[in-house]
Amino acid sequence: MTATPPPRVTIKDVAARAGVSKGAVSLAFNRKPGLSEATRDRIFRAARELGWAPSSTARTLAGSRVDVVGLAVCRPARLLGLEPFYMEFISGVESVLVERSCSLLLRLVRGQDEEVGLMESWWRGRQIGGSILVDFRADDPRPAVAGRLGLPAVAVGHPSLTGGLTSVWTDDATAVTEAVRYLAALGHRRIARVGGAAALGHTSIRTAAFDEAVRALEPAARAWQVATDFSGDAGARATRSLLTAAPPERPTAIVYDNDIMAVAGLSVAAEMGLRVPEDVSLLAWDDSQLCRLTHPTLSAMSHDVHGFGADVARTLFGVITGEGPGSHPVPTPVLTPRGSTAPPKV
Amino acid sequence: MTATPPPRVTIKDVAARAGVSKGAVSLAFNRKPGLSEATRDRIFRAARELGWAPSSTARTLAGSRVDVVGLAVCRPARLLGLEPFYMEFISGVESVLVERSCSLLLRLVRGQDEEVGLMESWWRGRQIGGSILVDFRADDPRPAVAGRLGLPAVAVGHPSLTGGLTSVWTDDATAVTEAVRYLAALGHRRIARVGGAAALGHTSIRTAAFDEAVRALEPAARAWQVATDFSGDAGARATRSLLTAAPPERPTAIVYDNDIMAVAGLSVAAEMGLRVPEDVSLLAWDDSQLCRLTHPTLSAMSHDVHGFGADVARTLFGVITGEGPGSHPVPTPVLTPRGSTAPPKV
DNA sequence: AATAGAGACTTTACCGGTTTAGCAAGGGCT
DNA sequence: AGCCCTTGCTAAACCGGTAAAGTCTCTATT
Repeated sequence: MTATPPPRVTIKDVAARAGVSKGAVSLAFNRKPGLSEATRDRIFRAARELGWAPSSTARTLAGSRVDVVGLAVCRPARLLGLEPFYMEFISGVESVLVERSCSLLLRLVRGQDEEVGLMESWWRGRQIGGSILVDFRADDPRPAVAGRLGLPAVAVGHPSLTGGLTSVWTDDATAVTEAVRYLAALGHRRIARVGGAAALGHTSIRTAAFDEAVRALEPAARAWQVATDFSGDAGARATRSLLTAAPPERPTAIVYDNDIMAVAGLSVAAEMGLRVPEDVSLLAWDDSQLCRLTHPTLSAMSHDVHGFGADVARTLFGVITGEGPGSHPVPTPVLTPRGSTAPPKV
Repeated sequence: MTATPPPRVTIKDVAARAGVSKGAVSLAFNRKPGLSEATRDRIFRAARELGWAPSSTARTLAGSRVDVVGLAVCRPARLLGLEPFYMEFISGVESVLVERSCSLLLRLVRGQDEEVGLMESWWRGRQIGGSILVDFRADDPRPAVAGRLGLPAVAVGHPSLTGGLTSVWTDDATAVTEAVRYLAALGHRRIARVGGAAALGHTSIRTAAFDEAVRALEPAARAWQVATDFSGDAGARATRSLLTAAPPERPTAIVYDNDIMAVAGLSVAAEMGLRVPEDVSLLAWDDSQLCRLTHPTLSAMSHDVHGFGADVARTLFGVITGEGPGSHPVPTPVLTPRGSTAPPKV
């Protein structure tokens, strides 16, 4: 991969122009002591005049900071494109990286092995200074790998899943419980949940919490749960199979693990001639803009995904600068009622 | 940004283990002539045993290739998250980068000035070996900047917009024309288009093509066009204003510039008590999975966004390796009829 | 037999920074 | 006056590679 070399101005040019040595320029730009005010000023002026900024490549090689953070996402491209979650999350991460003039190295991987290998080579090759780890599973290998390598990482997921890594997480259990209670308060007693990928840790957490929350209702209450792959198609299939039963055997409310599946569910209900929310209530999760674009609008468990990403990035900087492991909960999603939920009419 | 240093194995270790000099290892790993088969093998074996791979940072500094390509995207986070287009595009780009063990440096910027500055600093700092430029506007400054810097770049957009840069583009004009002809063939004579951001070059192209296509129909045909910001909200507003008029003054078909706005349009129609497709036909653009999740399903101008991204990446590699400027059209979107289009009943 | 040339490596000089050791000048203290 | 600290800065080594020039050994040529 070669190309026209860019016109280069290096630290040497700056040093020459300021009449000092390379070392002095380096000291100035790293705000280290040992330079007089006057010299420092002269150096900065020279740099400004030459339009120079230290090369992050050279800096990295010389063994100081690495101003790139890594993120590997492991979901099929087709789903990713559709999931409003990730782009918003990434944009949140970016928003704080930019402040620190850091960049995000993004890679879509096909499996955890690939991700682990990538982390290792990124870290050993000093390509990244730290990493964001998402989509935790039970017995996830990544905390061990990060530990072994000494790779600064923050895990996006409940502490019970992230094996001692610093974690940033939403309280899914509480959120699920709130969702169930809300539907119960509306009068629903037959509640279903169309969950995400079963292998994912947060899915298990939600599944357990959902079970428990429904069980805590009166004995007559009934629960269904289906696992999917987060795709709209899967959401549609799950909804179809839940709604085919005759009324007493049919849920009157369905909670979805993301927005896409809820949208799909809405369309399945229409296709089956069921009215939303009269015949069946639907509750989405994440609350992207999509929820306000359907008819009826979708009630949803709503959270600030952008802010979530920003928190994750800030936490990562903490880890990189040596903070010990910690657990950082972000605000629990809150219920945002819209047009797709109502008391059951059946 | 400091942290526990990774346990490092360098080219020197590999050289020692293989009993050769650093130079030999470098020759082997760059597939350059001057080594015997036997030595080459010994070197690779040693590297494998030590788990070594050349540090891309050091390589970059030493003045050879830079194995990172840059992409700056300039749209508000809120929209980006929702646009299935970008993530799918990125995943297509990635798919090609991975083969060449290249990485993608992604940055969300707020304006073109910021983007231009970013490109300049990325390139001068040798952070990237080339760049993908998207969202061209009329009189876009980026071709000039890329030219001045000698930055290898590929422009995603019609050659008329990309000022001599190598471009990869979809033939929007033909696609729009096909969309209009299809609707006309169904019997529509009052056709509207809810377009994207007016400042964007491809929006202008579609707008002009739409006008012309409708004018080419019989004189009685009528056209409406509205510009938006690509958001679902804007799409909903535009649709609402188009559909409030009484039948003779109301379009019987609406073409949207992306999927999100079409989904929003669908819900507006429902909210206004209009049936789709009986009272109004809706045609989406891009054809993400979303189009199959609504009820009725959305007819759409469909293209392979993932493949598009892959083409762009491949083209960029061409530019980086010195290919002269060129124009690379990708397949024109094709009409995929579904449930949201039909002959007008009014 | 002398010479040239090719093949297989090694040496060495960078790339653009950081960092440590060292040094000269000035000030305070005894 | 002599000694020890600071302060402010420079010189040189180093990070992990690449690339050009140099060395050595063989074989082919004249």
